[in-house]
Amino acid sequence: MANEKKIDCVILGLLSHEELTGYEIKKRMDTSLKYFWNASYGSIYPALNDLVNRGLATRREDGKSKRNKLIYSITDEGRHYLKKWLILPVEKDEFRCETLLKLFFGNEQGAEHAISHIEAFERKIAKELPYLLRAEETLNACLEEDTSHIYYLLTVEFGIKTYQTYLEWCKEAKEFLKEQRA
Amino acid sequence: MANEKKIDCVILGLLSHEELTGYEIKKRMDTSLKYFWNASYGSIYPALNDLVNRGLATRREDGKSKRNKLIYSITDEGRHYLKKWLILPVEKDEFRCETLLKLFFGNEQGAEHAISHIEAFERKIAKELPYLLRAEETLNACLEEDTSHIYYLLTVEFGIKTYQTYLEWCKEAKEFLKEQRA
DNA sequence: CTTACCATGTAAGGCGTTACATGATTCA
DNA sequence: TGAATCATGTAACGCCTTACATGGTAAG
Repeated sequence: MANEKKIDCVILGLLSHEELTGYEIKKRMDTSLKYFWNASYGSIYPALNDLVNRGLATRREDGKSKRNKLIYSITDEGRHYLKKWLILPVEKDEFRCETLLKLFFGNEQGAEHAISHIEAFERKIAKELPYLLRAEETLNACLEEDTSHIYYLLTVEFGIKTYQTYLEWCKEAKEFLKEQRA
Repeated sequence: MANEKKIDCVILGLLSHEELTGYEIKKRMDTSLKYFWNASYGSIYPALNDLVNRGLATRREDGKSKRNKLIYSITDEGRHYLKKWLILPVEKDEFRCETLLKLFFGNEQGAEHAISHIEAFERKIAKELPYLLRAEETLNACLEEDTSHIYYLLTVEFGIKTYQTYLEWCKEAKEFLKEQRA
């Protein structure tokens, strides 16, 4: 125990409230989970295979679809495994920011380059924030009917707040560097 | 080109303004860079060896010390390599938050467990924030003499702002979940 | 004298991405 | 009919951590 691989847990988590194909799982990662988690096909498909072998999920072919879709469902053991992992304390939260790394060594190349990196970061965040704001709206709207989305909403709120803070910092950092330069 | 390993760049960055031992490099990672980067001895020492082999750094024994210290310095080629990397656009900033992941699947175990995870996160952040605030003070104090620390200061400001935002979110998220529960 | 810290390193193995390989279906 | 998207998978490889192995020194 306690060796729960994260990829297994994410997949089981997603399967815990709906059946999904590997492709759909990847899509969830690239949208709902994007702001705090990610995974590639190269880790998803082998993990799915492994989950089935261990009896934590089952696989079946989709009869309705003309594509050769494989639909995965969580088993009771899978749900048990997930629940056990969920109450375990968090092991590690990671933040690896290359932008800050380059900024940290900014002396070597000077303010102009540092400002460029900050602006690129700013653009990236500014581009993603609207998606989070729209998700917030959608979730708030459907919350009365379905309270199961409150946890999703909380992660979205986290994303919005931190992204807004990032943008504030970008503004201030740029101003600071421009002052220094003058 | 463009295959610059991050570990090499961080080390060269640190060596770019002072000579350091592998041990000291690790210490820098665990203090100044901690909030946005990390590395273990298992990657630092082999990387140092590699940098020397490629002529990007030099190694010498410390005569003064009784310990068998190996002091590393950056070479001109090393500085050139670093500078080239610094102006390249940032490839990827990563945020992998297990806390948010567990929260996202909070439905499975309910509000109590979700609150526990938020509180653990809150404690961790609240414990680290004071170090950042002290670093901010120190840096502001020495900034008039030595302007080279402005970039360091900017990363500290980033840390402070985001950490404060995290704490705000924790408070709100907890309140929200407690309301829901009632 | 013993604990904490300084100091260097290796080996095994885990985890994950990238690139490749393949092909169906939908929509304009 | 061509592009975008749906859909599944593998192989190679890279990067990194963990655990192990070793020993010196400083301070109480």
